[in-house]
Amino acid sequence: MLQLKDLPDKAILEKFASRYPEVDINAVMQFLHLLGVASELSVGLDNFLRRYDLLQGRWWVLILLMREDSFISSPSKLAEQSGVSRATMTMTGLLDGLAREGLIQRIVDEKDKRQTQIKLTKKGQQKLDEVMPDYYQRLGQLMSVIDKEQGQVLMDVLAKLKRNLTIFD
Amino acid sequence: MLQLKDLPDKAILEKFASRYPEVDINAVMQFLHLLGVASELSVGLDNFLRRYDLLQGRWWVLILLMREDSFISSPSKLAEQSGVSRATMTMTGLLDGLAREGLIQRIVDEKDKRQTQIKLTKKGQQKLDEVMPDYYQRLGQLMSVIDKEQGQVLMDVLAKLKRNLTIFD
DNA sequence: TACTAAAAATTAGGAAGCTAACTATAATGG
DNA sequence: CCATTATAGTTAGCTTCCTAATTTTTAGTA
Repeated sequence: MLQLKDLPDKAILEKFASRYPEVDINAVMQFLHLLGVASELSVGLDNFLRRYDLLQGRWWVLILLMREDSFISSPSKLAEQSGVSRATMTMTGLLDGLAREGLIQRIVDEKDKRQTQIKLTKKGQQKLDEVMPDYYQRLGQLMSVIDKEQGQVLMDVLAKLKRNLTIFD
Repeated sequence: MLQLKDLPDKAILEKFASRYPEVDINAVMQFLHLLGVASELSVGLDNFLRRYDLLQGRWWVLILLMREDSFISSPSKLAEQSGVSRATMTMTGLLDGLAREGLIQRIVDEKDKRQTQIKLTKKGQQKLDEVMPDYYQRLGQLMSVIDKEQGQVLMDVLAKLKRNLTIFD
C-alpha cells in the first residue's frame, strides 16, 4: 500500500506541471491524500490489534468465523474472503497460530476428505468479545467528526471510484 | 493494508450489533469502504506501474529525485520521504536495481564520506517522461467523476480523519 | 586533543505475503 | 467404470518489507 510520506504540495505539482502539462493538480492531491490517510488508518488499526495479540489477518479470520451460523468455515473460503492466497492462509501461522493458541479448531470433514473445517472455539469467541467493543467504540469516535451529509458524499465518492478502477488496466 | 474482500453488509453488522451494542453501523461501513477502495486503488496503481517495469517504491524514488533542484538526494532522505526503512532502501534492490538499470547513479560525497549521493540519470528522467503523462492522464480520468464540491468534502473528511488518528493509540 | 555521541549505510535474521508445483481426494463424462 | 479434470490443502522458492546490530565517518565536548 502507498507508503509515501512526503506528499507533493501545490508548488511541487506546479513544477511537475511545467514538464507534464496534462496533470490535474486537484485530482493528484485528492488521490494521494485518499491513499495516504487510508494507509495511516490501516497502520493505526494494526497497532491497535497488536495490543490484543492479533494481526489484521488473524483478526479477520476470527470475525469471518463468527459471521457463520455454526461458526464453521474452510481454509479456502476464509482465504478468499479475507483476500489472501490459500498458501498464506496455511503458512505464516495464520491458521496454525490461531489453532496453537486455541482460538480456532481444525475438524476433519468426513464427507469430503480434501476439506478441513475450521471452527471458532469458545476461547476465540472470548477473544473477539475483548476486542470488538473496544474497536467499535474507537471507530465510532474516529468517524464521529464526519456528519451525516459528509458521510453520504464519502460513500458516494468511494462507490464512484470503485466503479472507475478499470482505468488503471 | 486492509485486504478484506468480503465487507460486511447491513445484515451482518446488525447481527454483530446484537452482541456488541456499541457498534455504529454507518461508521463501520464508511471506515471499511474507505480502506477497501484505497487498497484497490493502490493495487491498480501497482499494476499500472508494472507495465513500465516499475514497482511503487522504485517509482517514488525517481519522482523524489526529480523534485530536487539538482536531481540529487541521499538514501536516508529518500527512505524517510518514501516511508520505508533505510535498510529497505539499500536492500530489495530498490537502489541497487535502479542503479543496475542506469536510472540512478551513486556518487561518493567527498565532503562527508558516510553519505552516498543518489542522482537521477538522463535515462531515469526518460523513464519518468514515459510514465508520468500516462499516469496523470489516467488519474485525471479516474477522479473526473468527483465534482468540485464533492472533492472539497473528500479533502475535508480526510483531513479530519488524519487529525483523529490518535484514537487508535 | 582524545573520548564519546551521533549519523549514514549496510548486513543479518525474520515476518508475511505471493505464484507455481505437488499430493490426495472427489466429480464427471465417454 | 475408469480416465480425465477439478478442488482442497500444503510445500518450495521468491519478494519486499521490517528491526536490531555492525562498520565507518563525523561532530561535540571535557
